Amino acid sequence: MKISTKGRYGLRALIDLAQYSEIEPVSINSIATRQTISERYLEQLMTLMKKAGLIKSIRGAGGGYVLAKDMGEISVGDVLRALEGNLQPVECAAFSQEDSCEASGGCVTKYVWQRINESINKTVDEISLKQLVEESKNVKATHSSEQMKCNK
Amino acid sequence: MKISTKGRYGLRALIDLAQYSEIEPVSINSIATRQTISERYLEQLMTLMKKAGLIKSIRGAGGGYVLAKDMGEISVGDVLRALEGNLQPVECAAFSQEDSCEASGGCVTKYVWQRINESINKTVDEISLKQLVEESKNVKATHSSEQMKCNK
DNA sequence: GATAAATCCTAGCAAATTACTAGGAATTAA
DNA sequence: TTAATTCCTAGTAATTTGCTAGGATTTATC
Repeated sequence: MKISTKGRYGLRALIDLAQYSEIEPVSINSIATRQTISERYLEQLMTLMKKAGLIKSIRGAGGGYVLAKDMGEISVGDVLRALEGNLQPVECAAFSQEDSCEASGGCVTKYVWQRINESINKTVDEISLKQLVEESKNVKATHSSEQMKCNK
Repeated sequence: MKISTKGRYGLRALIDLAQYSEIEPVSINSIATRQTISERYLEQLMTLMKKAGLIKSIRGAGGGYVLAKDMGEISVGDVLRALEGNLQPVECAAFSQEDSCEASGGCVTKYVWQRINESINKTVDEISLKQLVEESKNVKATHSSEQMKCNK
């Protein structure tokens, strides 16, 4: 029941990107350096976020990444689902999969997994990237000496 | 971000135990047979739930397990935490660990992990074993032909 | 006291997953 | 043309998961 480095690194990278990409595209290298994440690994995470339509890439020299939409329109849920796959704790708890399980009508625990599923998704969808970026600015102002090396 | 077979099997086993242990102790073998779970593996799960104080064991012939407290007093959260360890999606998000992370004051994502943590725990603590057992009785009455082979 | 039914304890191990690393092709600004 | 960048695919060591295995211990029953 853990969020992997994909989700952890990826969310940090996206907050970083949101903060630095307003003037020009941000390269993987610069994010990786600031956030102390493996450049090659981060590359793969960026691909996932691009496929999910959260960021856009600009190829070639001077290229990099920018947000594909306003940071207020990107939720933490969008980011984590792009990186971690669905956030369902148990596969059978999906709402759309009608007949994923032969005992669907007789399965009591499914009710539990659905409740957990709903609460996780509701929580992460309530938090926008914009909120986190703003929070990050406040934090930087008051803790300027500290680095964001958390959640490696 | 998945609940493993420990949590899934274990919760099913405990619902089963709650239903059958009112008259006499229930053996691992009988639960394993009804729930189609490996007997040897279930043994280990029962140990975890015993250590957590959810069930009591009676050794020797005719022995088995019974609930250690009223099924209304056991929450799904108690069960899952016993089996899966804590349900924190990211280690640093614990409330008690003050200085688990050097950047604790400057870490923005920690806020996200804490919110997820709270919502998961709140959800699973709201559901009691008693509720699930009652639900299971209703389900059995209406879907008597179906088996509970879900969440293998 | 012997036997059988049960839990208890520890160790091992194959398969899957995670968290990367590696090599190089394609694109583009200067 | 060169350097900086993304894009694409593959490989791989370490860790975790999901068991299996062997046997010791306890206890009811005959």
